[in-house]
Amino acid sequence: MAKDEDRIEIDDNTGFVGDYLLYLLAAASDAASADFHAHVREQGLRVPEWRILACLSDEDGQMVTQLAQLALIEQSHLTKIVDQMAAKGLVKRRSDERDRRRVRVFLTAAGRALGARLVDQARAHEHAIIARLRPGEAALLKDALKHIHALYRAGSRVSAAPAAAPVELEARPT
Amino acid sequence: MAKDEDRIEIDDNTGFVGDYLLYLLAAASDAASADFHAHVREQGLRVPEWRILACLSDEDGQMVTQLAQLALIEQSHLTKIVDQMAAKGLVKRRSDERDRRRVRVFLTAAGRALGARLVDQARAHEHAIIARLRPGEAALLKDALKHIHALYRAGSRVSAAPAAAPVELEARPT
DNA sequence: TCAATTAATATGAATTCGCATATTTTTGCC
DNA sequence: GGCAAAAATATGCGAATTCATATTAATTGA
Repeated sequence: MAKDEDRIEIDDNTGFVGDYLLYLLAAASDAASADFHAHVREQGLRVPEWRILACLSDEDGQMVTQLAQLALIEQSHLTKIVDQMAAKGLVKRRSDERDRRRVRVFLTAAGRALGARLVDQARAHEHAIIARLRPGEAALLKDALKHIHALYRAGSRVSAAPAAAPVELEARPT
Repeated sequence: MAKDEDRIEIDDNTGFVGDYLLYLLAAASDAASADFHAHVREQGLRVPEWRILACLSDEDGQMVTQLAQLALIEQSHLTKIVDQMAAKGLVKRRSDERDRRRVRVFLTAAGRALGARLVDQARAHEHAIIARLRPGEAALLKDALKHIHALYRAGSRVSAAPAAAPVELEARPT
């Protein structure tokens, strides 16, 4: 039987984090993704690899920097993952003809097949999620998320505290 | 001047990821959080440390497992971060009187002060974000995020593909 | 056209992170 | 009461991730 101090605040609305937008975004993202990410790992892929497959399925032959930004992966990390995926035979590199600094990443046949399969499964999974929401809720949510994403893509600081003056560390001494 | 192949798809609506809920959640979360996370790091804290401070500011003396779940950090990792924060003098451990398996984490005076300051700044930053959204959009968004979070907190699989049959890896060989 | 600057990617070292599991304490059941 | 099972935390280690920087290529402008 649960002791007093065991009871978990089911929805502690009194706190800060429980209504903090950035927390809600991170928490919802984590929670909603957990299932599918587990599925991805069961297929022998890591989450970043799945993201790369998905992004390349949308548009093959992206350059490394592009792909990293789209797949939410830091550039040097992406480079290493592409190494591994190339070793697994899922992608291959080809340097851009016109600008030989650039390296474009292409799906192999196996990568394309695996990507297509996972994208299908992701679609199905998404349907299942949306089915648990209220009618129209998903559309509203997606719109708002796209809006936020668009606002903060490039940069355009929001200034939590003047970016120049990093918020004096010890506020007024008495 | 930009060459043809340079133009970046401003909003590639034709693709899968650009309208995939789990992607939008992760991308919006990343994008919206980038600024404040940078601010946190300028203060000499890592993001998980900030999350811990925020969670403890809401409710001090949480047990490790509780705190890990709330702060979106894996348990063994949280343990290590608490070690470091204790070394920095931001938190201290105290084992629970009634159940000595449990370890409760408390803010020190310094930790409480730093946490309070950052929470204030986070509130200001959140206001700045919300100000850039449409009226009422933030409320709708938060509701939807809380809804999703609530649906997927404990588990309750959504089945993307039969969890038991992990989707045969090489489909029919001709 | 050449040097300086900028852009794109890769590399190496240091750190963070997560899984599996050990350890300690409590609970449930006979 | 005592023993198996469960719960809470910590630990070790390997892999993932990041940061700073090296490398190579293109661009600029004098």
